[in-house]
Amino acid sequence: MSVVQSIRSAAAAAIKALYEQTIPAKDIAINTTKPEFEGEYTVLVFPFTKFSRLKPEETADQLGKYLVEHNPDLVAGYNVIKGFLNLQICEQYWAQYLQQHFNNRNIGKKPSNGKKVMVEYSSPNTNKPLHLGHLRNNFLGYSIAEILKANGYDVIKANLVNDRGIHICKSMLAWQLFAHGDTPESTGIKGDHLVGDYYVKFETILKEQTEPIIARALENDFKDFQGTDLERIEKLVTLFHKPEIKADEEKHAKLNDEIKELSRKQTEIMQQAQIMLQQWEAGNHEVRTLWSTMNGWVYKGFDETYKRLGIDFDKMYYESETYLLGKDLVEEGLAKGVLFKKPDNSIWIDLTADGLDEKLLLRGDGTSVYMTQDLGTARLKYDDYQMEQSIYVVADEQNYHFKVLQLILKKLQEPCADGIFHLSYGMVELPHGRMKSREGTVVDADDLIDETITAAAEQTANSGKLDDMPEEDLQTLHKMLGIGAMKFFLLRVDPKKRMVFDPKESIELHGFTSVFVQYAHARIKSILREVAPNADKLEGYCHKGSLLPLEKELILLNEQYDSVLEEALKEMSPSVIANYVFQLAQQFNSFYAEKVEGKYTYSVQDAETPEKQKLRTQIVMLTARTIAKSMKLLGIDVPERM
RNA sequence: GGACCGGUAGCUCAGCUGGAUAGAGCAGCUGCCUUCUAAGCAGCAGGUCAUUGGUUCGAAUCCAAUCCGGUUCACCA
Repeated sequence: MSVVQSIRSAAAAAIKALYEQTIPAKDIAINTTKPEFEGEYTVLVFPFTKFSRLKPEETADQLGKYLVEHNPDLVAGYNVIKGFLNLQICEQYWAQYLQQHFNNRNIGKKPSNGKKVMVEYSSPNTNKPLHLGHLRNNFLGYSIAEILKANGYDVIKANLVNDRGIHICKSMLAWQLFAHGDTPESTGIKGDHLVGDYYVKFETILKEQTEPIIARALENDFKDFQGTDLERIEKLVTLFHKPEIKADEEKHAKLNDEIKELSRKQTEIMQQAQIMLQQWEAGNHEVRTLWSTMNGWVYKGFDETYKRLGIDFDKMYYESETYLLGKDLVEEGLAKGVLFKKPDNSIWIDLTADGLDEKLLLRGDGTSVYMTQDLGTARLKYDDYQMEQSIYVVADEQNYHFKVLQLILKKLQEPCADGIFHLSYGMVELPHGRMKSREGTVVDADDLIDETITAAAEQTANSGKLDDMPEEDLQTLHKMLGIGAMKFFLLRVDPKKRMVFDPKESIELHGFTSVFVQYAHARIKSILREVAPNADKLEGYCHKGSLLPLEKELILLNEQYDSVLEEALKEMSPSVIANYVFQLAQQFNSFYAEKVEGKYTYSVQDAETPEKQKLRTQIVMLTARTIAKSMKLLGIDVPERM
């Protein structure tokens, strides 16, 4: 039981004894005591005044007295300021906690709760290399999986690869037309980048071919359009030229987009891509072969990137294998009367009663849409693992989609429905706005990794502390620091929030960064190397004397690790861990550096007594463990030296 | 227009199950390396917590309205 829990239950018992009132222990509000007051934890007594019928000060005083008398192992003393009851926790309590945990390898780890959870994350398209946005997703997914594991869950990390569809055909077609048989081997270009280059090539050609079509359409020359597209473009252009529409900037821009989109459809290259997609669906041998070859290049590239990032998966799903799923569910839903058919044979669900819209699930021609396959895949995952919870790490632009997905599954009475959880995260923006591929502002993941590692290498060389380190170890260290910096930078912000990614700041290695935390860890290890020879019999040692302020503070912070771990799970937010571990490192650095008249207050090596040395050795060992554990939850390793 | 999310220091973010004088980092300014790692420490300065009203002993935190920004409401994925 944590200190806070102990205080809560002691306070609940006290209130029962004093005022004959039963309050659930968890409802008692406890804060850490502000540094300017004496004590470690503070009970807010305002809520109790209604049954004590006393002033807040008097209530606090009664409660404090009772707690000290009845909990001699926990509460050593108290002071009252207004309705705040500041408690001083027994120094023995901290010393015992320290003795029990300083060498605990599994600190904070909860025993298995037998519950299975799937975390789906990463889920890339195979037409382009990974970019900054994917990094936030990957780091989040990995970290959440670690946090779940530490809280006792059995976790399946899944990756649903979007390996088919029109966007893949675009890369394939452009490669066919322009690559002259180039391969990653022949060009030396990483597979995912090579394929991405042809996607870009496709878009360039598409733009060239689209422009004259738009220009003609705006001059009322519609020879590029046929059938229903012809009808639509005529309407759109007529509207587009109306003065009242021109005046409404937003509407005008929207119309402009629609005209552009419709024009893109008419280009030769887009139509070729569409044909290729049909051929792929029909199982055309040549197309399928090209598809597997190019996807193979991409996977090899992705694997390399995943490996550098230290990210892995237990289960791969491929959309090419799941995109036809979901039709059975739709048929069943139709039979149950949950879904309905429109005159054109398309199948829908009506969610208007739930404040949403009607949603299409099968087109009139019987082909499925995104939602259909997600329904089917949800069932497939559940059939595979029967997990209690299925977490989707997906950007917040799909909030509506997941709301609808869960609702439909509920209406279809699928057993997986209740466990669906959309871990929605905000977009990563650059200081000047969103990344836009058309403006070439997309930050490539591989480039970014290289840059941060290089920055770490430069910094290490500048410090000159590790000139004796073998080259191989240095490279491991640079990677640890560089990748850690990226992960920390992207995880330290609450996932729900949009965040600004400043490339300059991301390679910054001072302040609220992983490097700061890693440095604190390396310092501790350095201390431990020095004192190791005379650090015997630590296991049985429980400090008896009094504790200096920062000794106590550090133990206290370490003790909070458990509840921080629970909090991170509850909030589904690694940022809770990042903030905590930074605070812990900060606290350690103060402990490390405090100096009075040229002498370190908390020196371990030159401690004033052998007892103090043992105590401080235990404290720094515990701190190093907590730092390492916390960072591990973020997917970040910590060095012995740096 | 409907729905959802956000607005806290010059910048990036904590704090939000209501509680003490709203905190970090960066940037700016002062000090501190003969000492267990200065990738550090100590300090200064910086705030109408978007606005207005309400609930309360007490509001950055809860409620309502307004303003600003974002996302979404596709037979795209």
